[in-house]
Amino acid sequence: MKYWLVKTEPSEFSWEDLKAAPGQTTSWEGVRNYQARNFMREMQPGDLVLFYHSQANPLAIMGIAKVVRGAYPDPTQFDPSSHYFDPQSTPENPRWDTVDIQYYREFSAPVSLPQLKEIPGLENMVLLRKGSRLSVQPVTEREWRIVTALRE
DNA sequence: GCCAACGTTGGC
DNA sequence: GCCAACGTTGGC
Repeated sequence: MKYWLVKTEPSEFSWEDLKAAPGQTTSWEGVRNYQARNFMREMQPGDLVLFYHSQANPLAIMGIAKVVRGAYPDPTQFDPSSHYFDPQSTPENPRWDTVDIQYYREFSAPVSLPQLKEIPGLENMVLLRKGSRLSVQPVTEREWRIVTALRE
């Protein structure tokens, strides 16, 4: 069992959208970065995921989601009408994967980026590293405990 | 809107 | 295989 963090712009897909989705579950489509894809390939059902809003107010971890289906080919890569279409990808040799995540737990309040920066023990969190843009990233067990202890 | 950091592309 | 140019991300 591993821990992760995913970023999303709430104007694209928000924490509220996840809660309102059928089965409170969504396919995490549209990841087009190899490092992020490789992390998704490591995800297993049951893994837990911090859900972070970027380009937002507040910039914050909104709650916890759970992986309910491990990596499988992202269908949007084959769809010419999709923003995420990749002409170099074929069903025989897909480049991009997605996973399904489900709403798991609400925080009593979002944990904001400025707060996170002040918490001892999170200095090395991928999210907080200068220039870090990775949209799917691992969270250590220690980091997980520190973050969730703030709100549960 | 700005811009630093990062990732990708493509000419050589 | 290098690296300049370009595109994207994301905090501020």
